[in-house]
Amino acid sequence: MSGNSGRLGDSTGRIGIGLDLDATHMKILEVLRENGRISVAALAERVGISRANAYTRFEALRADGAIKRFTAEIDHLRAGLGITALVFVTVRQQMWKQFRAELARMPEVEYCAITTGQHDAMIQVRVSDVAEVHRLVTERMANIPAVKATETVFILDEVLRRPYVLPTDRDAGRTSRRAAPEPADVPLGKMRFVGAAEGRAALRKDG
Amino acid sequence: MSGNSGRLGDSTGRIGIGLDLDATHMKILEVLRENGRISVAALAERVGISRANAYTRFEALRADGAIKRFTAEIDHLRAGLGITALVFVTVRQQMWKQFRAELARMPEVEYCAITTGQHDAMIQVRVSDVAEVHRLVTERMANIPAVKATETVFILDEVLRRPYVLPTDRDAGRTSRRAAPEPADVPLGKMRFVGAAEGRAALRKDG
DNA sequence: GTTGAAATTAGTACGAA
DNA sequence: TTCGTACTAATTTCAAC
Repeated sequence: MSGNSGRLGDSTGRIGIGLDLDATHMKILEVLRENGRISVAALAERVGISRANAYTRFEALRADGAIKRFTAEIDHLRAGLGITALVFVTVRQQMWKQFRAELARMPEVEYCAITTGQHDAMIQVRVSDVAEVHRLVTERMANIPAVKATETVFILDEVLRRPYVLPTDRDAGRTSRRAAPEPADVPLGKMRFVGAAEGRAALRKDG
Repeated sequence: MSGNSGRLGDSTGRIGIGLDLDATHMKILEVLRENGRISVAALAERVGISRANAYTRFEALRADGAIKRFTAEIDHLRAGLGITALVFVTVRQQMWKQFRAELARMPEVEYCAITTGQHDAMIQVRVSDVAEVHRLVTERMANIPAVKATETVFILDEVLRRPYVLPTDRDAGRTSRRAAPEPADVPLGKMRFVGAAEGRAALRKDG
């Protein structure tokens, strides 16, 4: 496995640790993901370092790629895209390259991830009405040879979206859970993990 | 259905069109989602309006909620969270409130959406290693009474993440697809839509 | 909705701790 | 490395058009 995440924008195969992030770096990231437009001066104050230091670290994080980009979160409903759907795609093996190329030409696609399990990829699309989902899936996706099958579900509500999870969050969130109950005192049967092999095998039955 | 999206941060039930966005507003959003830290002066220039106008519109978009927030996209791998997984959750009916409350206490959760289909919700989690996924699902999620069952898949690669889709993207992306082939000249059998009712019914069998 | 000038703030450079 | 200060450039605000 080439490792997931972290290689979205940059097509450089580089994975190695460019700079190791200390607690101050993390604090900076924490502030920046909440308010991407904060001035470096205000950032320095909130983190508790000097302005010059903040500039240095800010640039370092950017240059290293730890900060990939700054973006505005748009309200899709107000922007005219009130319908969100997930399309789970089964991709014909060795046609991944074509699949990715086609994805790039579909502006409705906001996110695409390769997954283990029954399907090969999950894509999230935003459109203005439900009919468009149908058109997108049956007309455009169906015409991609790389796409063997799809399964579509609609998103009824987005309960939460965090501006990007950081390892430091864990300590904060676990406070009220310190004296955790004995693990696995609950029937494990209801929890299911779906690995890649299992999914692929199940797939070949109706291939 | 209360309509999806657009109501993440704001708990005000307001849905109505605060201001209707014209082409200039859209251009502004287009620029800001690519570069959330651009100065308003530079933004004005790129959009082709005066600075004062840009300030006015910028503030209006912010106040209206069309821009929800500005954030930095972090490289999870560099931040120490190299593992991403999707957990599909079946929620016991009328325990949604509890489910949401528990989610809020799990910092590993980056995203949660209520979906139609076989499961009720999909959550995306980021952790540092695969063992943590196991712990999270079998120990912490299993202990939530609202959680009836889960199914977990791993994300092997994130192919694309757009900084937020806008309706204007459609026109740009469709250029090379203008002379589209006749619709639905492909076997429809391989495309499957999963509605809520179907999913819920299938669920009751093993409830 | 635009332009231009004043006030404020941001970004840079450099020496000292 | 980090900090503090001084300097320069840019941005934001506010005015009149």
